Amino acid sequence: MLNEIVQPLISWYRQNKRILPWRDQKNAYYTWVSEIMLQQTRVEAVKPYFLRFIGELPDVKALAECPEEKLMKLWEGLGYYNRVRNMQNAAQTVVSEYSGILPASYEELLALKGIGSYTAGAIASIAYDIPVPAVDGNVLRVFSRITEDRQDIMKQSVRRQVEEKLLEIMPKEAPGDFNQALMELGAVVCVPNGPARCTECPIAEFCRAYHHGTVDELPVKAPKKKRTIENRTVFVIQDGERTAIHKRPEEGLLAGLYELPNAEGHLSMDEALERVKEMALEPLYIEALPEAKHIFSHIEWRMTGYRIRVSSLEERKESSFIFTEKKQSEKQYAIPSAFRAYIKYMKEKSGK
DNA sequence: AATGCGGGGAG
DNA sequence: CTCCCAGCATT
Repeated sequence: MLNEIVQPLISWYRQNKRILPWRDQKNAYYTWVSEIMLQQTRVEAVKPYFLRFIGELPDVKALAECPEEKLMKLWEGLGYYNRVRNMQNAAQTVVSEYSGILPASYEELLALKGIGSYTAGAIASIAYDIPVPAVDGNVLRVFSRITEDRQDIMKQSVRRQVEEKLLEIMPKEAPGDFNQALMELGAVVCVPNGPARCTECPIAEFCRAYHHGTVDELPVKAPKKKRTIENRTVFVIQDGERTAIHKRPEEGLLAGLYELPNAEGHLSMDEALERVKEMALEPLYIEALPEAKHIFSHIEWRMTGYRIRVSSLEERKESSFIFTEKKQSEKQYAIPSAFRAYIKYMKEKSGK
């Protein structure tokens, strides 16, 4: 029976769990922040962000009151930026509706922005010892192998089935350890890339795929659709030691972050000069920059670039550009990794 | 049910 | 290169 995996998993987890910053003490806010950061993101990537984030924003109230630009700087490079906007929205709800304390209730957690069934289950079980499952990609993979289930794990219906099965066997005394054990097993033993380490698995004897030699055939996932390729031209527009940046729209890709000015397509040098003139700027000098590529989950940017020196103008109030120097930009403006190859042409202040 | 939304590590 | 990660919101 499935319930036979519970105690072996909890024992294994307590012996083998990794030391992680958010496991140091029981704090619902810390659990929340870590779980949002960990959505679609590896543990190793989250570690440095987590400590800096809770250092700057130590509690729900601080998060609720944090200015937008600072919030985005704290998330810069983590990706999926709506995660942190939603989390702040939820923090404001928690302050106004729950006196700043995250509710100890699966349903009330689920109702908060950015908290879905996985995250609600994780916070409820880990921070509040509520016996509800937390089914993420790791758990789906582990579960599909244990039960040798060949249904497509990407389907919502399958995830709901797994949640129901796990709810039946949730231990009352250590639901958080049990949920984390399933995820930890998926992360270090029943791994997604490369061969599963079944000889190290504490529940191999209960695993149908292991017994039948089908571990490497599971889980089954529908093929994903391929990325679309977009050509873009990035402008490094410089006025003395300052470079132009621009705030992106509040919705869509990289919403609300800052970028180097850029245009669709691969522009020739003459076309690039035309565009710069259309921006009400006066180009003095232009130089081609190397090509670069950035891959998003669903889009691939193939970029070319130009460095363009422009003359100083007195009146730029109509412009949507911000002319900034490198150090200042690094301190104040969140610019996503997609522009990394061209950000390096921004200038340091001379002198020092 | 399908799609948009980032970035990086591993094989 | 491909895969996929402690997913969620929107349509």
